[in-house]
Amino acid sequence: MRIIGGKWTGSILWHLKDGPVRFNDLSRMIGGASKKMITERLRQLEHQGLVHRQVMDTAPISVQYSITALGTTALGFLDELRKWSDQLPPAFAQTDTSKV
Amino acid sequence: MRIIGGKWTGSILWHLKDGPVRFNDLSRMIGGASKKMITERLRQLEHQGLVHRQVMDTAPISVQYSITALGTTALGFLDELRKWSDQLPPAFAQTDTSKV
DNA sequence: GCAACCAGTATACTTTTGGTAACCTAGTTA
DNA sequence: TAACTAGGTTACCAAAAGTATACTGGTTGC
Repeated sequence: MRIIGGKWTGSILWHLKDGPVRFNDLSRMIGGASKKMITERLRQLEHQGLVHRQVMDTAPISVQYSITALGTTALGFLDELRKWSDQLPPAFAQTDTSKV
Repeated sequence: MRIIGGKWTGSILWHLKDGPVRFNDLSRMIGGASKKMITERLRQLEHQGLVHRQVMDTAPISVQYSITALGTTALGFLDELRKWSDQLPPAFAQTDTSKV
């Protein structure tokens, strides 16, 4: 839970799934999460080996984040969880999926 | 995450898996969780249909909690998650598994 | 009558998590 | 030289989650 249960963890992994993304792009893609949150989650995910961080020595220095094999399995997991939660009784219908 | 991410959710479902358990028994089985938490989680799980609550009109009133089919699928899920987390790099070895 | 057990509630508190806003450094374009 | 971009950091704040402890009201057995 601590690994994949963070508020923006799912979004981050999701946006990385199709290839590396730079920090600010990711930040824009997600929108609603502050840079601080993105940084925190990325650091955590990097530390856990779900995400890889690579500094590119381009002119204005840029940092690429990519999902690792382990991260992909985690994403699959989150997807299963989402599917599972979809078949829950309507009494538990969710209007806010940000935490899922 | 909101459904199964509560701190004691896993323990509760786990202890219910072999048949109905009464409130205080459950509380003792888990140990470390306050009655307030047990109550909160049980109410939430009941509301979500993972757990069934039945008041028995025995002499000293007793209440039985049992896991539903849906609850069993959730438990399977948590178990897969646990197995997955076991194969994470040792850098992420956890000394405290209470939240997992 | 009194303690002990049942299934909780209530109250107060601490910890953890998430969030805002402002700022920083270094390079870059106008 | 002012403003902008990238990739953050710092300080501070609010809300959610969890902990600790005490209390209720009914029931039984001693």
